[in-house]
Amino acid sequence: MTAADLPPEPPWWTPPKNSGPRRSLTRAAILAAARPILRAEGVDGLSMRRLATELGTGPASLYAHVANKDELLDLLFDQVVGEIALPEPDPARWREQFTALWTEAHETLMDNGDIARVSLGKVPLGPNAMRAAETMVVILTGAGIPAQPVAWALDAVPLYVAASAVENAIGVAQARAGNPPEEHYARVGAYFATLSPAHYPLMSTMARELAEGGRTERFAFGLDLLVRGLESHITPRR
Amino acid sequence: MTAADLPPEPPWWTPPKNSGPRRSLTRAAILAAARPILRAEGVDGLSMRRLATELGTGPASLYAHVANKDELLDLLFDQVVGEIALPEPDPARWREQFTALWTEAHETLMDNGDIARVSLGKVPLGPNAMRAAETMVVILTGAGIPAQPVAWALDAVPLYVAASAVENAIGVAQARAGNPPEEHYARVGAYFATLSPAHYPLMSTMARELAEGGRTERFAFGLDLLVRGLESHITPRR
DNA sequence: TCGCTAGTAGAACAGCGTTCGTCAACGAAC
DNA sequence: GTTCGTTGACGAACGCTGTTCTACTAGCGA
Repeated sequence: MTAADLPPEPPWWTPPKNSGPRRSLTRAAILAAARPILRAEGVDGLSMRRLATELGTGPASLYAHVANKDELLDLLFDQVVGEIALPEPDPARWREQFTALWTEAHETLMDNGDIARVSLGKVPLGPNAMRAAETMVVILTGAGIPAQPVAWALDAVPLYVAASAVENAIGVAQARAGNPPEEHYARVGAYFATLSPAHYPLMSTMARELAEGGRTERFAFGLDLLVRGLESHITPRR
Repeated sequence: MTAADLPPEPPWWTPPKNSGPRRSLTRAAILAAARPILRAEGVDGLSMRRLATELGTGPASLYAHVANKDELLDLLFDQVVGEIALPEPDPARWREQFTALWTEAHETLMDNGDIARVSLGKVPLGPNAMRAAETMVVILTGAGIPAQPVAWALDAVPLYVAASAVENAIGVAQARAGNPPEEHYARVGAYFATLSPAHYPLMSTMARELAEGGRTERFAFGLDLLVRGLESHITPRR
């Protein structure tokens, strides 16, 4: 895939001046090369230079295929979103389907570094994001939720999911960088336990509850809050 | 406050070698100088060089008072959080107080660029953030919500508020950069209206609802979802 | 009065996103 | 079959970033 994979030439040949055969650098190849870097190093670790090096070329070459890094991240985000499995909406199981959809979205995003943070800066309008949005709208509408709450939930829910994915991705990155992995919450809880009850009378009694649960449970709790809130918007179909 | 405010010296004087009188650069002065830059340019616009220039010195001088930019942002975040007015908890009005607290938090954060994004990367443990957390815990506990949901809500709610503040701050920054201000949602809505009903049968019928409401209403809706969810966790006091 | 410490700051390092200008290769046209 | 124009590739450079090294100096305690 990269230039290094081309068949080697006899070492006595004069190397083809300055450029080899016209390499066919494509947008798809750029995205494919970007994905592992994104997973391993996150958005900040994915630099144009690093990516170009991986492709055996210079950073300037990328700009023939991608307007800038922002656009590259947009493309990557939509590609990742495209890997979220979407259910066939079944009104009877809206709660389960809704929860499963966003739980998988959360996992897929977290699996790709902190890519979710590009969606905090702009409404994602890529084709895959749109497909996911339509699915969510169908599920909630089928559940009997009026159009306006559904429309606004299209803002609030992905916002929460993306924010949680970003937060957790940063935690995962720090874990990979040597810091303890899931003990993070435990340490924070221990810190809370040392709090002077004079300053924090109630919170200092809650050290156990504050340390309870990992990323998955905490995300599930927040998502469940939103589901319960949405449930309360259900009105009888007319 | 800055070096530029010192009384001018006669131009024929040899400037005091290389360093003027020992300026008393303090952490407080650094934070004070950082705030306007943060408001105007956001976290990315607040560079160590820019800040040092504002203080009439070089970037290296800042590192005697602040470990690095991350710590500086932590300090700024907690300072901003300290400006959120905290209510005297009154169990009878928990819903109103909870909503008011986080609405004001949202506004205060948005008023200071995208500072909220530092809280997406780490649990804020500054003194002011802790005070705010304790207040929220008291309010929710007083409402009759068990300790575990309260503890986890301490994760979910600030996460949503911060994410919304970041998203809106980016929008505000783009608005300041020439792009239309609140018409953003309208444009997105118009785009949605052009969607082929073949691809998005339901969403294409919701252009009006999708365009309805500004940042404030949308945030309020999401916060209300969380409140309704929390409400459903209330159990009778024993 | 001396010597030490702690704050100041210029210069530099390695990295970033992006742009400029050159150059070679291909498809089309004559 | 040869030439021309277009287009992708890409080395070099620009201006920026956070941070560190190092020299220096001013003030304070002894």
